[in-house]
Amino acid sequence: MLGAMIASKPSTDTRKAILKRAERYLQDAGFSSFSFRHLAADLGIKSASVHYHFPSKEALGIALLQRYQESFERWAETRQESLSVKSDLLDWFKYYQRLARSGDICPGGAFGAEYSALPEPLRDELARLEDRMRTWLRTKLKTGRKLGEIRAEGKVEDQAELVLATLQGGTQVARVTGNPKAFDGVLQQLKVVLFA
Amino acid sequence: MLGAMIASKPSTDTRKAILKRAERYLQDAGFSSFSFRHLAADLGIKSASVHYHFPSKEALGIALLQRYQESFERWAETRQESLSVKSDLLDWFKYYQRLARSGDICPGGAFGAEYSALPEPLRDELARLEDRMRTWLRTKLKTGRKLGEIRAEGKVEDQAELVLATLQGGTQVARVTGNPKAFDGVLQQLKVVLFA
DNA sequence: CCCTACTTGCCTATCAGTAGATAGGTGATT
DNA sequence: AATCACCTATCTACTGATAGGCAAGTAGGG
Repeated sequence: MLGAMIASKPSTDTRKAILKRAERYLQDAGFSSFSFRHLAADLGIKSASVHYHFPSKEALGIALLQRYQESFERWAETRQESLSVKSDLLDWFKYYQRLARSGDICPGGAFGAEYSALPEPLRDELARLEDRMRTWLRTKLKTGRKLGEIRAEGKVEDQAELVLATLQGGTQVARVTGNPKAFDGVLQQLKVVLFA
Repeated sequence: MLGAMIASKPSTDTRKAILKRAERYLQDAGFSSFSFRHLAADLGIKSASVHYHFPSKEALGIALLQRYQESFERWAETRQESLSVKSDLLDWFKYYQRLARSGDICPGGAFGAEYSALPEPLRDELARLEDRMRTWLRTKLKTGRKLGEIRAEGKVEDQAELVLATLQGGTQVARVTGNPKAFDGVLQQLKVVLFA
């Protein structure tokens, strides 16, 4: 009973490692760019073992998206009591900037590009993730407008949509240029049109 | 010699049909979503015949991108003598709007998401296409600023980057919502932040 | 303390399906 | 005769997925 909590983390290690590796593939070249065999080889196990943790690739994809959402949720909670919308947004932007700097694209863009080829449960999970971010963004922008931190131009809903589109598209456009700092220009202009 | 021009379009028909079909697949679910067999089946021919016109999938991808660029070039020429930057941009935006309306994404977004998995010649061709659009956009924005049609906020280069990112990301984000008019919001806000 | 029953996490081996690609043949056009 | 546009047939490589085995660990009864 005493040592129970300390010692108990035997199995989930591999599962987490699979997700971590899959995420890298996803953000690098898309969901169809990697196979169970790739993941297995990278982790020094067999593809059947990957199937043990994720019965299908669809299940893996859903787990990936849930992971993103949980991670977003955890981050959003730390920003619950924030007084500055601007700093919240800037902190969020940094996530995309880090992706772009390392030549990666965001999960929404990776899955979004293959959208029509995805099984429905995966599409639904993607829609859920994007909708979660959309809701968060709208709330922040609304508050920001009241505080005078955000430009009150156009509808808040449209403003949120522009931000989502810009961040997702920006990571993709930027890496084609070959310049690791290409995304910074997008971000710079986004700040210009967004902040009061 | 007389009937030569009338009758002469025996072969290239299939080639064009292949490209047309491939474009639809590409914009629907990405470059890796379709195979030579898919294209062949759709056109009522065999996959070996597709290989006759395009020796490799890489060659097909390059041909697709060149087709896009030629089409852009042809369109841009019609806008050469235009006096209104705003109307030029609006006309360009319509291309993306049509894509979004039919649930498609733009070629840049399709190839861009799989960028790391693409053979180098294909990457180069993609970079060329995007750079062509970037150049065109910068020129138009510069002129627009002088004419007072475009807001002179931030660097012109960053402004161009924002537009590229927004359009590309917008088509992807929009279709996940399931609402065919979701892209209109993005576009609406883009006009707000862009036009004076 | 030990035997049994069960679970966990991985393995080997294999499947049917599909990918891109090639060799070589056929019939029509020039 | 040569070229074009397509064909049949086939290759190797790889995909996601499954069946069945096996060692290590866990739980509970006697």
